[in-house]
Amino acid sequence: MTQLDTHGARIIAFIERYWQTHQRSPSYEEIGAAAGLVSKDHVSRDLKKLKEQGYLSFTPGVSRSIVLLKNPRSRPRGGDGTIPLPVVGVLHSSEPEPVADKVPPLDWLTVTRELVDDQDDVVVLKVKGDSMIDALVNDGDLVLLKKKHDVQNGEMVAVWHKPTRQMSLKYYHRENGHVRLQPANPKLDSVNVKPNEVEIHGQVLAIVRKAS
Amino acid sequence: MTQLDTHGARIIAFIERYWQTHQRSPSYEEIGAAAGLVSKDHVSRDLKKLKEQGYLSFTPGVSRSIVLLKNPRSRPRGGDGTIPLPVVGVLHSSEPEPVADKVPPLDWLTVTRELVDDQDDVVVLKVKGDSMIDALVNDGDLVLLKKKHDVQNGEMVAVWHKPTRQMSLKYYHRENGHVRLQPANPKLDSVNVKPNEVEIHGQVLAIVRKAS
DNA sequence: TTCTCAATCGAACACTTGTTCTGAGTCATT
DNA sequence: AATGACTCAGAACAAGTGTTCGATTGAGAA
Repeated sequence: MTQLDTHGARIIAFIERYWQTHQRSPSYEEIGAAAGLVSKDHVSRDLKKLKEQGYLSFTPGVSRSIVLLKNPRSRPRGGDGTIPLPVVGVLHSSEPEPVADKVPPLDWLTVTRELVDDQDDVVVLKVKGDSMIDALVNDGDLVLLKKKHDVQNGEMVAVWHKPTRQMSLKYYHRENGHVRLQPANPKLDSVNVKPNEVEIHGQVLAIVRKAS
Repeated sequence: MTQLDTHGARIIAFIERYWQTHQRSPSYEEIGAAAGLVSKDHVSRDLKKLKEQGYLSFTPGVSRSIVLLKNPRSRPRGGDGTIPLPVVGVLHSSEPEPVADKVPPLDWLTVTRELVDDQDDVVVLKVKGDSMIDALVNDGDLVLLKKKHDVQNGEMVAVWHKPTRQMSLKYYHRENGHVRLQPANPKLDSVNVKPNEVEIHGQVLAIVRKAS
């Protein structure tokens, strides 16, 4: 049993997963990162072998042209692909760390591409309690969050305010010298805080409330 | 009829065809050649518009990442367990008739079966204005509504209160002799009304807020 | 041990591909 | 006719991406 078999299996599994999420082929670099191959040359050689063995096909010189052949679960189709997102935890106003990615997901929420654009690091958090109502979010609501720490002005983010030890969802505006946090409820006022008093935990992409 | 419409239709048709043949997105150059656009800049601009209009999605900076979302010519097919719902109008607190089903839909929202069970008479309404904040719903939110006039206790419904001429989203409780309408915001109080003062317009199945 | 071959890495390279800028043309309005 | 908004072409640019090559490592055979 050569080492390639392990690699090949990992590569195919990753391509399948990547297809399901992004509806496109990964690049050689992405494959390498996922399968533990440092060099793109290594990826290239392994892909050639897998192509000869009939597991996949690709067009030389064309980027992101890998298509799985033998694997029945891949869905290389143009339209209606859905994106499974992991429900990784609970969002509570007094919880500092909403994004726990080491634990296995509690659940999965599948959404269409219309709701969440194709991106990595998107997770779902379930809101606990009614303490985040000024974000127009209530107990049981699902927040689709892109994990990142740098945000653009005007984006809605999950922020942890260190002095008050409060997590909240606010529109983020960096203004000269301070950060303005604006509630989703337009009838409430913004608050200004010092930049080093807040930790950005992610960008809010969407909010879903399932009634009943 | 602007020129873009023609271009947009040609571009979408080509991408669809290209996907069927190659199982991948075409490049900007290939799109231009097929749709009669000489410049890649032209293709780029048209694609941005089509993305804003919701016909397709792509990831900036990533080659061949275009994915078609809906077909402009027809009702989306809704394969893979997805359900296309028509966006039929606007929900405003002072509008008596939220559900206008005679007009052609403004748009389509495709959701997964996790969010809304497959059923008839489910439509989408877009919230206009911030007058429905006590339902934790704000301008731009999408309300998935099942059109019906009889509801069970505890369901969230769209109700029209005739005396005040106000539409709102409330939990419905039929109690001895009167109807109790409970806001989604638990910090607000219920109101009691006479049964003949309210018109049930439908049951709220879900609420979706797309950020940014 | 020494040789050989395959696996692997790291880097350089060249092609592919998306983005941006300038200016020309078109059309409607003033 | 002058203006402005818009579409479009052409080219330059920058980033993404596949390909290739030399060097290193490690395992197994001689």
